[in-house]
Amino acid sequence: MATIGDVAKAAGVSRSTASYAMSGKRPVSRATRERVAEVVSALGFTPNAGARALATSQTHVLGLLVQFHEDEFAPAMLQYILGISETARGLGYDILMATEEDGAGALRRITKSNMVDAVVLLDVTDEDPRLDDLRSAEKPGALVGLPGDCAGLDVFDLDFAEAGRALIDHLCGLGHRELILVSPPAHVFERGGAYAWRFRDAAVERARAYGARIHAECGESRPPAISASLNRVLDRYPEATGMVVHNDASVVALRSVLFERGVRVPSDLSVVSLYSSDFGRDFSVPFTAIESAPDQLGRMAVQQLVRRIESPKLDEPYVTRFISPELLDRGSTAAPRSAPNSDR
Amino acid sequence: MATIGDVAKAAGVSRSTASYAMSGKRPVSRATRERVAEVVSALGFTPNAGARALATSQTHVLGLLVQFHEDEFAPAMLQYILGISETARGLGYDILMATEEDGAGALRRITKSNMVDAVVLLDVTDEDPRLDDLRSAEKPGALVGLPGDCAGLDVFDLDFAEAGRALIDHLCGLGHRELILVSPPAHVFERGGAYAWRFRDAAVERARAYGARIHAECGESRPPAISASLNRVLDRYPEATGMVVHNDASVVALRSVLFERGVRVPSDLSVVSLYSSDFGRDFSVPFTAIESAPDQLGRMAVQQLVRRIESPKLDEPYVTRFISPELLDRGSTAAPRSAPNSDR
DNA sequence: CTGAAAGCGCTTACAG
DNA sequence: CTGAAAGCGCTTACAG
Repeated sequence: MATIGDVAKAAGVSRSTASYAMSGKRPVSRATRERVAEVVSALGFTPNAGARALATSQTHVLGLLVQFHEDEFAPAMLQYILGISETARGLGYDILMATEEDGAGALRRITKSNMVDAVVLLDVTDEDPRLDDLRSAEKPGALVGLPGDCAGLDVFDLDFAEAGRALIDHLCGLGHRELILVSPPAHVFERGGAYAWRFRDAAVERARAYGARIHAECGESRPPAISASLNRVLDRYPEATGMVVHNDASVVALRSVLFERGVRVPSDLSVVSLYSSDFGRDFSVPFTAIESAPDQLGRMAVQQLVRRIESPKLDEPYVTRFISPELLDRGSTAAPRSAPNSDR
Repeated sequence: MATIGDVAKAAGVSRSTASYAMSGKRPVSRATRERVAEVVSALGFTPNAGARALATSQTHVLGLLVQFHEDEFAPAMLQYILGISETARGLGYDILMATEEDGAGALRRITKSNMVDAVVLLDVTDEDPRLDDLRSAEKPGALVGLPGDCAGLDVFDLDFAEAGRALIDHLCGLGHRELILVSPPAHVFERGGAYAWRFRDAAVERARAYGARIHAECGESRPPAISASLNRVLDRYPEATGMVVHNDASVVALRSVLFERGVRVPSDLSVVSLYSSDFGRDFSVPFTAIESAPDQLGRMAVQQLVRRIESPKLDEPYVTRFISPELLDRGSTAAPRSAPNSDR
């Protein structure tokens, strides 16, 4: 591989001039600038990343910490990863992705060795064990997902509480008063997946405000338990006219469950959910739903990180930003057949 | 951040001794070794990756080139990515992941700047434009997917031809003689997705050897075209008793299509496919299928790469390795109701 | 068993 | 407008 020394020699200038000609950080005469450029492309020169990082303390790499919890629905994760990767590249950054179990260890490794300039954490939980390490790392960090304590970090998430309310508003606005809510699996609550209870608690409260009954249950993450749990809850509350599904695995399985039961949507049952439209497209999930906007969240996180990296030490305050939920009507809801409360 | 100079000073030794004490590449007295170790953990010393890479020409990072073709079914890709990432970590390597459109450009960038020690390419096509750059990069490269020309590269793929034959054997062995084959979408063939025709051609040939009729069609990648195309082919060949689906998007959509048509599996129709068991689990796809083994392919690619990186210049010949297809019987096939050929 | 020193390939004050 | 030189933080022959 050609080094900057080779470039300098071939162009008949010093290494510093070669460097400045390429970076533009110092005026260089047009003639030498062009000569250097020619030599660079003739030699196919590309600066050595390690050497540059050593000299500048900047790697132009972002760390991406992905965590695959047991029993989690992995496919939806890809949307976040892609959004982050593409945004990063657009801003001149590469992505170092760590998927290992020990997220805190991975964080320390890539951060302390200076492999990355900053790091984004996916799938953050309420008391995420990675956050202490993130705070003591002297690299900016952004989270996708809301932890219990946001101090010292930039946090981005969907407004799940508002999402829950919006879906209840939608169903109750149509006249539904007997609802089923399928939440994420119990282990998501257990490990502190705050989005699960933020959504549920807000939905339940809002439903009560309408005087509606809402039956909240946890979904499952693996077949055949997924379908079994959906069948169970449908058996238990036959009078329900509306269903809110806050769980990817369940929403994918729901269609066949409803087919098998002969339940028509929306005439027999109105269904609403929360997922990304890419996800809905890939799996032909046809329900009216809040857009979970994974690409947008990833983009915001990366943009904030890059600003922190590149802005010269301005102590911008840390932000916690919630995306407002947007409802995409796919026609899976209608007014209930019978008047509310009529068969109680 | 502490440097090795800090460690050396605190331990009262030279920097070289500190280095050797940590690497073990030279005998160091027990006493100083322990003192260094203490200081290291007290200071939380981690070597600077850029400096180390500069000194050793090794980054302990593997490049991962992911490509998301338009209209491709992205979720299945995650399995490959995870297999690769986890295997790499187990061997002491991190993953630099590039997802941009211009795969050849990404390859050049990470390779020429020495950001990675080697690179694995996913979703390789017959005349993959990245391969020229890979060959002229002085880094080892491994492919997942079979290109037209494997020279100078290590290649890993499922034996799709054998997979096609195995599925035909399975159906024809049960007595089916009227078959439908749903291949990947036409644009996969167009851009040189060799797995598509390797599978199809072998399946068609094998079916003919049984004297069976096989109707090969391309699937679609987006709703509602996916379901529409499945319905179309089922309409066109009502006498078919067996179906081979070689397309993730179609296989996910197939269940509801069959439900809606009132077609029972396997009593009305035997269905076989090809996908990973993780995929089948996540999307409750219940068909007898060849395991596509993404994790295994990723693992093989990484292992080979690491051997090439770490083996001192032994000119091991390049390999092209095919995984033998394994059929997982999920009970979605049975003998056809009517004797073969009876209604022709 | 240990140290002083060179070198990896850049960038960037310092000088002119 | 340009060059010579120091320095980033490691590793590893070279010497002892």
